[in-house]
Amino acid sequence: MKSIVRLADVARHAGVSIPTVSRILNGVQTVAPELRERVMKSVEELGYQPNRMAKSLREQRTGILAHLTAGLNANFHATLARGVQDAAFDLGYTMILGSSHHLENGQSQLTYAKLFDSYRVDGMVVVPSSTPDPYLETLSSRIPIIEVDRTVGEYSRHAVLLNNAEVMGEAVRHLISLGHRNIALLYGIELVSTEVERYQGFMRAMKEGGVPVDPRFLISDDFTEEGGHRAFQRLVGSGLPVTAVVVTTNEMLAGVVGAARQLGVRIPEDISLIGMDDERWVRMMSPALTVMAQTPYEMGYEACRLLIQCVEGQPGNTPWLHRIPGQLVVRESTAPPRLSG
Amino acid sequence: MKSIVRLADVARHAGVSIPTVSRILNGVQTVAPELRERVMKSVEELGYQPNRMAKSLREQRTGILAHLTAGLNANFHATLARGVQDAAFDLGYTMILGSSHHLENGQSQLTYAKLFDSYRVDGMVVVPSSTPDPYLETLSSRIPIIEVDRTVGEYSRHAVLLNNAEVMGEAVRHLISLGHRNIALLYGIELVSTEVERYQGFMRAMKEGGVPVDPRFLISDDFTEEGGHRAFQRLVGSGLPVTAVVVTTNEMLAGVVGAARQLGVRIPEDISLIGMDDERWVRMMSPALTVMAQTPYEMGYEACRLLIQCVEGQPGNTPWLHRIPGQLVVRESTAPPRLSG
DNA sequence: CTGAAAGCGCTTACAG
DNA sequence: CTGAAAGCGCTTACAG
Repeated sequence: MKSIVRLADVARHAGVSIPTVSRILNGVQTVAPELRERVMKSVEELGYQPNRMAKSLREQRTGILAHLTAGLNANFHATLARGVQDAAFDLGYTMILGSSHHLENGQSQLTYAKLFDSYRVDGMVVVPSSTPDPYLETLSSRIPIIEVDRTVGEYSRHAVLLNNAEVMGEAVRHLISLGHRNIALLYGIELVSTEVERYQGFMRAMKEGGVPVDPRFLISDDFTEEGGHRAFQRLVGSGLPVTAVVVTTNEMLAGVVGAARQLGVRIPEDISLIGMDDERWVRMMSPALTVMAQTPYEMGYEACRLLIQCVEGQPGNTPWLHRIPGQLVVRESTAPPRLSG
Repeated sequence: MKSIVRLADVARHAGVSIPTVSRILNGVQTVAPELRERVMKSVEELGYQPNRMAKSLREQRTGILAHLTAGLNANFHATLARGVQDAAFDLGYTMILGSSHHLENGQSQLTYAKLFDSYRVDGMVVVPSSTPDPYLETLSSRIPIIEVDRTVGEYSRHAVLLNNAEVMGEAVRHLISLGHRNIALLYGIELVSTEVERYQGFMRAMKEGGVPVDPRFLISDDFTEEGGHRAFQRLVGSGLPVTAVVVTTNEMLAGVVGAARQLGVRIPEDISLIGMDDERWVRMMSPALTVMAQTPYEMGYEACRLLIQCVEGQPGNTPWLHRIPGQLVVRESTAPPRLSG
């Protein structure tokens, strides 16, 4: 393992002082052209690469941004992380990543937050776990933190969220326009903003559409594949004359599809189905599913871009909320209801 | 933004010297119990959190590991990254992530490698882009680098790879045992180890099974969805009496499925199909696909664990190769060939 | 325009 | 067992 080149080595090689090399490399102040040339040649020859740790320590900023996420298991979160990553890179930052082992493990999120804080990251974009984290609350008084995808509890910071109510409204209006009136909602029981807002969007759109909501058509369960499976089983088992169902998450959607197959419920002949997230499996299966499409890459990119704006700009204490639009993608899983008795 | 607590603050608060606090926190040397208690109380009260940047600079090791990957788009790579991440976390390291914008962008991989090197990461686990990178070559003389999933060109380092030839052999034997003899292979044209080894595994298994290979049944294209689509079109367009096809990558597999639908080729009635990677879409579509399953999480975890062993252990210059087994998962897309004329 | 000096927040020989 | 001093590799006032 050969030893690494330091600023001092370059200075000696070029026959100038250390600060001079530093100034040239950072483009600060004017420097005699002949010196600059000599130094640049030495840098090149020795293959000098500044030590960012030392630089960070001295400058009191690291150029590192942390991304805390619920987990890369879900395609949605992986894509969002890629957006964060690309924005960081494009704007000259480095991203450090922490994904909680278990999808909703608040404990490991806390551990990651502390760890990253000890590296003195310049800011964080976090997909909060489902329990509010007091440490992040404290941290946000020192560095900018942006929440993305969802918020939990009372949030007092900045957030980039899907326009949940709006897309949900599109979905409901689509079903109503097809003639459905017995529409069920399967949603996650967790108290996170995504679920709350999608639920509210559903209720509002039904009301605006003049379709009464039967509370027995509102079924909640874990927002996992198993949760979706159970919820759909309960719905069908209830014997209610439902003709369409909307599911709030992609995981639950997979469970619903599995349950429908198992129960012999045909889609869309027996029941129309609208899900969340435009993932490959949703397009590949038949019937291809109608879904509310999110743009996770853009959400991540935007969140990180705004974070950097906070990091580099003035403090700016007033919290803001940035909404990203979603879009209903109509495919084969939605059709007019059967004329049944 | 309130200012952060330093070691000096703790020392003053506890009425001891800075080195004493440092020693206590690092558990080095014996310290008078009463001092230790006083110091720990101050640490607690002030909420002290060591500055890892300063520590890193002094110790000449950062506790940061970098993961360079072709991109988080593919589920496979996202899951692998999660494995790397978890191993790093479990063993006391922090992971910094770099995913190239474009799946096969060697240029951005180089940029990331340099960036991470400037942070003086302790090691790297990299999924190499398809062009060999001389910088990584140089870097590996200074810090340990582990390649995972695939290697490119002459590799002289350590690698964790799927047992490609073995799983491919399983796939081929499965088809032969069903009675197939006209078996096609659709593979990626890129010169990466995965493609090369899967190709070789195919050839060997066919030979061992006593089934001659018609070179017209060997079709290569980009390892993307489009590439798979084209490859399958060409295969079917050729009019050859193929009864089964094996596809080396998940992306190409999606293209094959799309092309089959478009051409009205029924699976498995007309052609049996075996793909790669046990992803959700492969299970959700019908027929559910028979695939060679990899374990990306384990690959990532193992690669990172071995990396840390290198980082903490003696140099150990001899390159090694670690193989992870795959497994054929038989589902509905493979069946005996039709008795055709 | 250039260099000598101080300092970022730690750890680790070195004295005592 | 404890503290004063040096130093990790940089940058940035401060002199000249």
